[in-house]
Parts: sequence; C-alpha cells; structure tokens
Amino acid sequence: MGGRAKRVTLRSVAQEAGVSLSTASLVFSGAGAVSEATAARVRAAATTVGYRGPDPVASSLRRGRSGVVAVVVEDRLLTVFRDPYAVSRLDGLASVFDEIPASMLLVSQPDGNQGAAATRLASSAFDAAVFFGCGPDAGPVLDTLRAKGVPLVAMDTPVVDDVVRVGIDERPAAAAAAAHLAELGHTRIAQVVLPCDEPAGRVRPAHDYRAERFSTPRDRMHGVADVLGDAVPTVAATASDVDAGRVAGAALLAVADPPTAIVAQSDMLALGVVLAAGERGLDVPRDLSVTGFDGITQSWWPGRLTTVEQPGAEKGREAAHLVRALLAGEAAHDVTLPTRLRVGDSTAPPRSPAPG
Amino acid sequence: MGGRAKRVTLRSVAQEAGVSLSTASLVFSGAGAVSEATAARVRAAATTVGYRGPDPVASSLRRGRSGVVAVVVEDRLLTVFRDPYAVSRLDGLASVFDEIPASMLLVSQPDGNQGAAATRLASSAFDAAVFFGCGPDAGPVLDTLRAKGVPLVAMDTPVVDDVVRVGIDERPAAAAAAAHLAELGHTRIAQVVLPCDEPAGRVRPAHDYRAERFSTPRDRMHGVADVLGDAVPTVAATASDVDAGRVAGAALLAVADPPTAIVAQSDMLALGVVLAAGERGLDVPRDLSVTGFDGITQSWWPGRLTTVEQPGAEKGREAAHLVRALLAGEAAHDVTLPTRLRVGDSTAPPRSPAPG
DNA sequence: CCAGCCTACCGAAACGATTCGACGGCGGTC
DNA sequence: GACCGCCGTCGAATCGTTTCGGTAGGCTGG
Repeated sequence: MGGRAKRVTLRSVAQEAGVSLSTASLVFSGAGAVSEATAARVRAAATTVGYRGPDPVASSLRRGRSGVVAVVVEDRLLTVFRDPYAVSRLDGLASVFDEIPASMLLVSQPDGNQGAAATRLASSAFDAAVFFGCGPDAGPVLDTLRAKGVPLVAMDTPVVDDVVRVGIDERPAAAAAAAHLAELGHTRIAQVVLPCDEPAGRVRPAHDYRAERFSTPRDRMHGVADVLGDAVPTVAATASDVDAGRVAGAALLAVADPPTAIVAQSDMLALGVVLAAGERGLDVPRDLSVTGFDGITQSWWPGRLTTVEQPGAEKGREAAHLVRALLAGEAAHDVTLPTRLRVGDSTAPPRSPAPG
Repeated sequence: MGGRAKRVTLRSVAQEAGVSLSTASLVFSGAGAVSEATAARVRAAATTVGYRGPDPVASSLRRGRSGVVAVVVEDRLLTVFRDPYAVSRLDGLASVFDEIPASMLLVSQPDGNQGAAATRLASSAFDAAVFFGCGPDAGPVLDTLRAKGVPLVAMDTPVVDDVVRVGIDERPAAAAAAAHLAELGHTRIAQVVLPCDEPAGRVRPAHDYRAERFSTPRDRMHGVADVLGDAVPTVAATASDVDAGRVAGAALLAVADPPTAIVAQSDMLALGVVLAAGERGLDVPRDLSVTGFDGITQSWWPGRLTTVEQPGAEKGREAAHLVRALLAGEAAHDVTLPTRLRVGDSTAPPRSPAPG
C-alpha cells in the first residue's frame, strides 16, 4: 500500500511459470489449446506474482471490442427515472445486456446539456449505443455517436436516417384513447402533453403546438386530433411525473367551461391529473374521465387507470436484441411493438348536465 | 458503407498533413507546443482522411486511465430505482461525475446474481468504483473490485475494512423516529424493516431478527430497540417500494391487538403502510401514526410524512467527491452525513381509548 | 559575432494484451 | 519404417495512442 506499485503484467506470470507470453495469454483468454498441466502451472504462477487478470483496456485494444454499450438518456437521471416507465425500459435493456454480455455506460444530459454529454461520449470507449428519448435536440450527441462509427439503436425517438429504431405506432395508439372518450360521450376533452419545446403550463388549442423536434408528444397529439380535431385545449407538462401532471391538470380544470375528460400522454401525468381533480373536489371518473399512456403499475391510486399499454421492458429487451444483432454484424430492422387500450376505472360516461 | 473499413488512425492523419505522428497527437491531446499553422494543417488532414478522433481505448491504455467509474447497485434496476431515494443518490453521483469528468458504468445484480456482476466487472475497464446497497452479500463483487486494485467508495453499506464509506448514523437516526412516537404517547408500536436475509411478511419480535449481513436494517432496528426495547413486532419487506410497504403494513395491522404507530425504514414503505391503513378504514394520523425514513418528496399523499430526512443527492455527491480525491491520489476519509427528524402530518398522539 | 535558450517538431519506446503462422514431437496409418 | 497430421508451445507482429528525450533553427543578450 502507498507507493504505486508497477502493475503486474502477463509477462511476469509467463516468466514465473516458465512459459511464453502467448501461452500464458491462452490460459486466461480460454481460446486455444493448452495442456491442463501447463494451465495449472500458469495459474499458480499468477497467484504467486499477484496477477490481477488481463487488463481490460489492453485486451479491448487488441480485440477491437470493449464490451460496453453506451445508453444515452435525454435528461438528468433524477428526472428520467422519476417515471417508472423509463426505468422499465432501462431494466429491459439491462436484462439482455447481461446475456450479450455487455456492460452499460449510462450517459445523462443534465439541463439538456448535450455538449457535455457529447464530449464524454467522444472520449469513452463503447461498441454500440442506445439512445432514449422522446426527441430532444439530439444533434450534438447524435453527431458524436455517428462519428464514432458504432452501431446505433434509437428508442422512442424521432425517426433518424440509418439508425435502427424500436418504438410503437404513437398516432393510432393515442387515437384509441381519444376514441374511447368520444365513444363514452365526452365532448369537452382536453389534453396534457409530454414536455417538449413548447411553453409549459399555458392552455392553448392543439393546433398551436408544433413540437417539431419532439416526435412522441407531436405524434400523440396528431392521434388525438385525428379523432377530436385539432382545437383540443392542450397544456404541455414540464416533466413526466405526478407533480407536473397535477400542475397541468389544475390549469386545464381552472378554465370557465372545464373539460369532462382529459387525455394525458403518460400515466404519471394522468395520475397527477387525478390528484388535481381531487383538489377541486371532482371525483374520477364520475366528474372527470382521465386516460393515461404506458400502462405502468402503481399502487397508491385505488383504481386502475384507463391507459394505452405499451410494453416497456420488452421495448428495452428488443433494443438490446438489436444491439446484439448489430454487434454480430447481422442486419437489423426497425421494430414496432403493439399497444393496447386498457380500460380501467378512470373513465366513464360524462355526467348528464341535468338529471332526469 | 457496408464493408468494415479499416479504422482511420492518427498515422494516416500525420502522413496526410506531412507531420510526425507525435505532432499529430499533440494537436488532439492539446498538451504540448504546436504552432497554430501546423495544428490547422493537421485538423484539415483529419477531416480529409475522415479521422474520428483519438481512439479512447488506445488512449486509455497509454495514459493508464479510462475515465470510467463503475457504479454497482445491489439489485436489478427495476427494483433499485423504484425508490426515488436511490435515484436521488445516483443523480447526486452523476452530477459530480460530470465535473470530474468521468463516465458512469452502471452495474446491476439481478436476482442477487453477484457472480455475473463480478464477471462483468472483472472484464470492464474503470478507474474507480462506487457501490451502493444496504448490505447485500457483496462478497464476490467486492473481491473482484479489490482484485482490480482501484479506489473503492461504499455508500450505505456495512463498514468494510480499507474501503472509504459515506453514510449516516443509522442507529440514532432511527431512534429519533421511535422516540418521537414514544413521546406522543404511543405504546403499541410496530415496525417494517427493509429487505434483508430474513423471511418477509411474517410478524415476529425484533429480537428474532439477525440481519447479519444487512447493516442498514439491522442498525435501524437497533435504534428502535434503544428506545422501545427489542420486542417490537416487526416485519421485513420484500423491497423498498409502496407495494411491499402495503403488504407489510397489512400484516402488522391484521393482528389481534393492532399497533397505534408503525415505524417504517423507508418513506416508500411508510407510504405503503398508509395505504394499508386506509384499506382497513384507518385514518392516518388519527388512528395510526406512521414514520418513514429518507425524506423523499412525493406528491400523491396529501400530507407530509413524518420522516427522518437524510440528504440523498448530497450523499451521492459526497461519494463522487471521494472518488475524485482518491483518483487524484489524495487521502479520503469516511463521511457521515447529518440526519434530521422532520415531523409531518403522519403522526399524532394515539386516540384515547375512551372519549371524555 | 558567438553562446545559450526557447520553440516547434520528430523518433522511438512504451502501454498490456491477443493472435497468426511456424515449429518440434508424438501417435497413427499404410 | 517413412509419412502425415495434430497437439502444444513459442516468436513476433499488432492494436492506436501518448510521452520522453533529443535536435535543428531562430532569436536574444552580451
């Protein structure tokens, strides 16, 4: 301890064991024929001289593979992982990485600081990258990843040329939620959309929203517009969490002629809307119907949210499978996963204006 | 595209620019005197030949640093990140890593499979490691990390020789929560403890619990015992989330002479207990007082939990500072952060047995 | 006008492993 | 008994960069 001892290298082991460097290497890498006797001698020598195993860096340099896959998320971890849906995608990824096997380099972009993330990516070693995100201005990061020349997999992002992508059909999925409300008889419907490059908190008609670089909120808005028209009162959230949903819901419910139903673009937002309703003394679903998106399981709201289920963990696993295929040099094609409207306890027909 | 082109190396750039390899390197690493004219020529040559920048692997090999810090969590990501407190610690880490600068290699241990995690760690390149966890059987992982010979920082783990640690004084912190309930006049108090190597779901007196390898639940139980004795009815949770808390709370409330107060070892568990109370028609805090631990902010329970606040993000930041110090070759010492009992709306004096 | 210094650049030696081709010895086959 | 092939081992080249020590040349100061 103390003085930084020179690293014990494979050469010392070979010397100690009285074999050549290459033979010693064979013992550790497992590739190649080595007699059991020699192997044992080498292993013994390794413990004698205190060898810590092949240096991963040197090994990577020679093999041309680092065994690392970069996973790039679009915000700071605190924000990203507040939504259990994001966590489930990550968990799905991780579960397949274990098999590949690959390690996960987690890169976040706090404050949308893509520059810093891009710099770190440029100087990190990895064999492939997965990037998440409903569509941030991924420019710098994407450029860096492209420059690396490694296989790329995108998840829930805008379509990008020559990047394999896993996602869902956002538009019809969102339309299904809107259609469900319309069928129940609702006519005054509003919506809460995921964070995008639109000012949050203000209620404006949907057609005022561009959300150019944010395909997920945009496509889902289009889905809603397909059913309900593009004048739906809409508010953008600041994050995909309960609190942001509550704020957005409060804004929507504070207008003169409040909606009888609200479409939220994530379950976390929807749950926030449910809270906002409660704060105004409204009961869900009696006074207000709410739909979510994602299909997370949560335990504190006594009911089950009516929501558009999408398989989060499976999305992660699919993305990881794409990574594996690309690393193996196989062709990989976009994957579109199915979604399903799950009707729960948060939607009902609107209350009749007058009884009788 | 298609055929795997040979990597463009710094040598080609140097050749193209008509300078030596070493000069070209100087241009990219920034260290050393290069005239602006030459530098420009080299950069131009780089774009001409399509150089993608210095290979991080080769660079790491030569420099002896990879710029990566491994972060080892004790379970699968889905489980770990369900508790916002864990996420805040990770976020704290990440925020300082950005400054170091370092990238984060996230290593999970699904199903407590330390073997797989250890293997992956052994073959991954990193300069230091941080490991979390209330005290899993970290044996294999810890051995691997030790064998690597890199600086280690532990967070909320049992004390380990020669590993720098950041944590809190668990025992008095837990005692404070128990004392608060005692002062309010509660006598029938039960507790929910974090997952450990004890069978979950069964109610037994605290002195039946050993939790040998899990220091956090153990130390907190001791803290409670310091105030209330060691016969407190206790149940272990299966995870630190709302659902596990609800199950545990239900078990504690189902006994013949149910408690009037419950100490939970995390806020997520406490919130689950609140739900369990609601399901039995009990009001918190009128019929049941509940204390948590951590001090997370959540928005769906209308009140504020009485809890022991501990600074999660700061813990992460402190750990990262230790990493930075160790990487710089400086000495680093254990850090113990302060905690504070925050009295909220989930505790009150017990209801008088008979009114009047 | 010369000694000496600083700047800009270069050559070569690492960093620590993997892997390809070659080589000697051994057993099996005709 | 000669030949063929295989198994175990070795030498040497290589992965792509950084960095140390040295050298040429221009500039300054005496």
